[in-house]
Amino acid sequence: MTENDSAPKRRRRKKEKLSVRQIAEAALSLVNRDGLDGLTMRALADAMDVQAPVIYRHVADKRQLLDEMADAIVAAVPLGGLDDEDAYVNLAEFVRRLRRTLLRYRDGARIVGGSYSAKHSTLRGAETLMELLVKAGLDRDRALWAMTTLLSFILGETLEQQGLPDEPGEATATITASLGEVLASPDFSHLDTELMARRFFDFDGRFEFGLSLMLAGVREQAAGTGRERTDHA
Amino acid sequence: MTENDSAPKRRRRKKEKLSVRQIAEAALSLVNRDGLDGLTMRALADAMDVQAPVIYRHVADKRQLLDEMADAIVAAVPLGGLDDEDAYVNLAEFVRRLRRTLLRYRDGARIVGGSYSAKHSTLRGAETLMELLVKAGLDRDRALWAMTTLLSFILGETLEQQGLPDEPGEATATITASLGEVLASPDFSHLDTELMARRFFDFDGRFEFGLSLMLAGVREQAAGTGRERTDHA
DNA sequence: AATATATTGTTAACGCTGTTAATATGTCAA
DNA sequence: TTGACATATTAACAGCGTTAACAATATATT
Repeated sequence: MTENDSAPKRRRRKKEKLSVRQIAEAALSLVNRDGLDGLTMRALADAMDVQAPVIYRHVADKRQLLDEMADAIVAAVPLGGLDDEDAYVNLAEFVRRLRRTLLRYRDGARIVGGSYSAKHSTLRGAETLMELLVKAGLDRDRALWAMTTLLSFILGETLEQQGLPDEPGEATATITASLGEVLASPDFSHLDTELMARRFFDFDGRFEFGLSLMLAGVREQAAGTGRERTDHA
Repeated sequence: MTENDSAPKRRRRKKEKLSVRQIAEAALSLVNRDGLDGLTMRALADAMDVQAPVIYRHVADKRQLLDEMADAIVAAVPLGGLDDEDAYVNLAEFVRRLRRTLLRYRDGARIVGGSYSAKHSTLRGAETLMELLVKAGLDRDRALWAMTTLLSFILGETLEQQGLPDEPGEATATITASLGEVLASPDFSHLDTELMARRFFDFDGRFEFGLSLMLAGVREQAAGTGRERTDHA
């Protein structure tokens, strides 16, 4: 309301930039190059051929910039399709899309996770997930909690994956090595470096397995919905 | 090896401090008072009646300090008991202990989540969880992935809960209000402020529900273990 | 077309951060 | 007492988010 709303006609000929969304996208590009820790108001300004304080004309502070970035990421989740006859196929597909979108952006999980945006794109994603869960047989109360469960899982898994060093080989090597010293102790009979190296770093496998666990739970809840004890769960 | 190892006899009479663990615990106390963003090397030094550079004599940098803090938190998870005849009771109990411990420390999830410690306490917790999952009927390969699933879920849920403003009433009020504007649109038929206010902020309920979802999945996996398709899942 | 007005940009600076170098202080062994 | 060594202090660096004061430019009005 207070901003340029009535006349967004062609403005600055030379730069042709600005607007909150463009700043957020420039910031995401910068993060994709230098990582989230490399996202600095000065570096962002440089990347936009501008001086740092200009950014504060369009964004209150860095927190809000990160919120805009988070919403831009969530807005990139594809919503089309999802019309399989099996509701669980659509549900699993959408959950995978959420993960893949987070992974597509460097430090995407940190950006999205550290933001309580409540903006439109975020809620649209939540609405879609709710709809799919209701179609899978849950009432709205259960669907909401199943949604938060799925989102927490997606976020946690992606956080861990993206928190690793860039080269996956480097991660397995370095971490597994330091792991070996501790796991050699007889206190650890269920963990060893072979198991860790083979399964821990298989993030796709981890995700699919965890997803299957939760879908099994959803199926169970859907089977019990409408029968008894609707109050407790 | 390079440090005070041979002669930890009584040293400074007046201060009686130092050692990595004591620094980490002082840091945790400071975070409990001022939040993680208030944890500053200078503030920590002040709280220990010392100058900032002294800390660097025991800790390489802030990252390592945070790793030590994370390990101290995980070390606070109680391991005793867990001897119910029903393996799933023990499993659920331990998962709840993990969550409760994270919640007990301000910003505990951020501290633990942002650290790839691979230190002893962390791995001991992982070993315990693995053991409980194996007793619940999973083979080690599946137990590892079930473990990461549970940990991602715990971390994600706790992150979100601790990311809220301090006063829970304030959170529901402020967020629900800004939610209302967007959710009023007819695009959102499965979400509304009433549902959000009643269920979204019930973190205990969310957690128990999500836990039940995943335990259902574990039960299903346990039932199928040893029969067929041990390769795929 | 000329002038007033709001918007967008720049330069300089503030206080704070993690961290390091150079230096002083205290504590123990000979 | 003297030397050695671990520990503490002071001072400073570069970088961060952010703001104030001011210049340039585009838009709207007369």
